[in-house]
Amino acid sequence: MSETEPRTLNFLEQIIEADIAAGKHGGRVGTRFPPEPNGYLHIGHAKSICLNSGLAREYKGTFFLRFDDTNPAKEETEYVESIIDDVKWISGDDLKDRIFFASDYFQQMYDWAEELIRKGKAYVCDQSPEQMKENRGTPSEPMKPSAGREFPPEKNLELFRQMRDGKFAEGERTLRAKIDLASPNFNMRDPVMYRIIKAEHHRTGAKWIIYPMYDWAHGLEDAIERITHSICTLEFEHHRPLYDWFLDQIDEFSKPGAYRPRQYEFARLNLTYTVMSKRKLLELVKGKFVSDWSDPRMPTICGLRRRGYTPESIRAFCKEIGVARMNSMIDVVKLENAIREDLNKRALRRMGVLKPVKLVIENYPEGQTEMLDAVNNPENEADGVRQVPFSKVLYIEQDDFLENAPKKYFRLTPGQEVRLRYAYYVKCTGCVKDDAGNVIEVRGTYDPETRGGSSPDGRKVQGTIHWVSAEHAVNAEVRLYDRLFTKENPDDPQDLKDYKEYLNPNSLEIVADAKLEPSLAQASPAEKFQFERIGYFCVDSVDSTPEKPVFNRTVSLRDSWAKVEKKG
RNA sequence: UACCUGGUAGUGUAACGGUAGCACAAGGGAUUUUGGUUCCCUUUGUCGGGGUUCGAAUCCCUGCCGGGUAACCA
Repeated sequence: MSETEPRTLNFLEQIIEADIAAGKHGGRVGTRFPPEPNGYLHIGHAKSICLNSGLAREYKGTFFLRFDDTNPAKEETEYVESIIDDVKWISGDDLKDRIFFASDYFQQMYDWAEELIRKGKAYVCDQSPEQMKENRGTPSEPMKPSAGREFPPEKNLELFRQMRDGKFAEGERTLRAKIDLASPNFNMRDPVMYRIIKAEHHRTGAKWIIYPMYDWAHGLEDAIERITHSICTLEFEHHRPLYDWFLDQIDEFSKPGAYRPRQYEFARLNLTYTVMSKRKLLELVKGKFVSDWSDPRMPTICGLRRRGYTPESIRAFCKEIGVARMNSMIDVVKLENAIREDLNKRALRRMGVLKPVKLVIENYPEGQTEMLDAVNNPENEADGVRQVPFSKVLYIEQDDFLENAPKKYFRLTPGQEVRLRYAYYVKCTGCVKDDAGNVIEVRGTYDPETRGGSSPDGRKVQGTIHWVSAEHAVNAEVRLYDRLFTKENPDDPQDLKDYKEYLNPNSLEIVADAKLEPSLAQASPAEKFQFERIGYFCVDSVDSTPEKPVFNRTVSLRDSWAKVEKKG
């Protein structure tokens, strides 16, 4: 898009530009991505990462990664490491000096909690979780207050310090905000600010046994980090009044002209044929439906990376789908389109056959080998040319020969001439079958005048097929991935129990005896290839060797044979 | 049920009182040493009903439909 074209702004860009114009925060923009380290990141998180880091980049602001590690019972260092890798990879940001932890602010948050208690805005409650639930009330009935609500601040302060010092058991006491017992927004009915958790925290160890709740912590974290636009998903909409209320109670953030972050919500990403809930993804791993979190069929960021997605394609996808407050379901083909478009420009083309059958060139000299030039990438001349060996016995795709072909079948069938890409024109003379009637060898003759793939007399062929010299071929394992689910919306809450029914049993097909061009033996994990007419592949670094490389399929091209069938 | 929120082609997303546009999908055609790519063309839309206005996707009222929330999770 050129600078002169009218640029359409999404609603967040409009808000930010209005804030900059009004001189809020001195025109500065600060965003953050605040995951809890309790699982692996998936494509849904990628939307948030792209949004937050993209806005910071667009308005020359700052982007932070902040771990919202306020619940030690659920969090682990393993997740911290994977999240840092994934955020760096997706955002293309080195995150240097911009990784923070909510746990680093525990003392500051504690001090502010005492401030609220002293002001009579918070109190220690002695109700059990069950009692609290019972007393919560209904939309028409207010909450029943607990005794601590009327205690003097000094007494609550003492009780709170006892909570901190371990005088109570888990669940015995909480610190609650004194707000509104009858609010129609249940989040405002005296929400819990601190609870007792006697678990080892992955960063602070046993230092704390009281931990702040999300609502109390999040706005403070944003304020400490001078976040200007705190962007979260729609389900936090009802928490916004609380977010503001807490900041209102603290002198530092409520005095006139004080610094204030604001919360804005956007609709989370839903993708067709994709499960996005962490819980269900965990079930897929635990139930061995996939190998692990980075299985290429998983919608996790590490899974997409292993599948062959590029960060550029994911960023392009996120930009394409836009951002709004309307719940939506995005067709997964949109994501596939993004990687196809990216790879089409950069993937190196290579020849390979997945299901090989021999093609013998009857009139080609026995024992002769010649090297032929092949273009690496027709989309980019700078990628140059490589040489591929040609000989009398080749492998071609089984599907590229059909004894009784329908109309519009452009490949090998007796009497028909096709082009072997970058090599010669070959006319099919027949085939050899085994006792069961299976084709075990295709036979043909070549025209020596057509070296390189064009004929001096200008005659045309309709089909161009790929091939590999049998003697020189690399044996490879190729893993073809299909959708994990057959149901359009497996994440639908109704299907919670039985979503396993919708698993696609053919989601992984391993082709063990694929034959590839010799140059692919040295392929590295960072490289992406397109096997002519089959699809885009990347090297799977796990147990891949030069003798037998392992390739993962990224996206398939259109199924050409289905097209012929449909038309014929 | 209560409260909050949203409704623009098949799917997403613009238009912010003034010509309903874009992408993907679908269909057709041209080019092609990948049945890929590229290029061109076409089909399809403002949830319903009222009102305000010269003029409404946009503002108001009302109905309908969708989503969220009612954790000592985030």
